[in-house]
Amino acid sequence: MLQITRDGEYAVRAVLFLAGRAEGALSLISEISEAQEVPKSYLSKIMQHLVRAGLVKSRRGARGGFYLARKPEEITLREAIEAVEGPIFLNVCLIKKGECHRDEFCPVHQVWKEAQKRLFEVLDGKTMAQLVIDGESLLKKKPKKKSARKSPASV
Amino acid sequence: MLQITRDGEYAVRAVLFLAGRAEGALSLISEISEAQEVPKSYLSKIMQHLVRAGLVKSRRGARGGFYLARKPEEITLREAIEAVEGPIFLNVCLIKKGECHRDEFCPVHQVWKEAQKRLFEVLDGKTMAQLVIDGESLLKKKPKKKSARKSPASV
DNA sequence: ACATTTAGGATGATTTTAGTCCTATTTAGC
DNA sequence: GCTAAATAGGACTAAAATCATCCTAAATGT
Repeated sequence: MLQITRDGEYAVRAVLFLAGRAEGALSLISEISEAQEVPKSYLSKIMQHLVRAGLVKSRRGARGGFYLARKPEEITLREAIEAVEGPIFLNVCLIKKGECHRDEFCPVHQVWKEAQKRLFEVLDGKTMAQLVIDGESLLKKKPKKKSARKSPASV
Repeated sequence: MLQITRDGEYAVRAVLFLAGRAEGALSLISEISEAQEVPKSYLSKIMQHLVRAGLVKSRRGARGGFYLARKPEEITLREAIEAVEGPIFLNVCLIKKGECHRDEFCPVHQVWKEAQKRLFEVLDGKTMAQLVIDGESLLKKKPKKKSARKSPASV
């Protein structure tokens, strides 16, 4: 359907949450679940994928939890998504050469290639570190609704 | 899965086929099906969608068939896809304001917005007319495999 | 030992995907 | 008016994906 799944969305939320914690700090499934509004049992599966993909590390047992395997500056949005969804291909013809035998004479193939490249430019261009910063300024700018724009002077 | 469906792919193929015919010329399901390698009975459904979406017109009965409702210059790749797949939204948060209540403080939302914009730039930027031209030059350039490059001089 | 946490597998409801098939309707031509 | 040729449209289906839930096992700090 040309739309990321809940898996991808939830993975991004989880990684972003961890990126917002202090380096190496442990977060619980229940914490992440609540903060990011992801069903706890579902998130459990997502976290497993993220661990296996090498983006997140875990510690079992009491005082266990999850933390990022790498620095937030070194994890892109695309990586977080692909960690759980697998590699992105906008069309099957992009999976690998020969996957679609029409490649050689199909003019649409090149367009998909370009489209995917552009998409990746955006997704690769955002690191978790940047997203944390973006998130912080969003919170500052919009504490409620319709804030006065430019020099409040609200007195 | 962040991938267009067969519906979308087949729709593009069908519209592209019609765009390659003379203006107003009628094409049969069986012709399009064979040329574009789409199962005939499946294509039948696709064509219905394209007609209802207003991209293609049809004539029933003997000597009937399909033809483009508009000039190939006026049909974009995106239109062909959305005619059968419905509007594209890379993430549910882009469907409409309020669809995802995290919008206001979610830093990822803006990235999806940008990614979708870039994708649309590519998909909107290609008309069926252009694709027909692209297809023609692909056929000229690669008649077989590994053609000699630059000034054939093959005598 | 025990409480706390993640790991991993089994299960399931619902929707989507990718078709097929049959009948109805329309139309051209004889 | 009959008939052959086409599309229109609905019903049906198998398989896979989506979006979860639940239970047990294993690990670990106190």
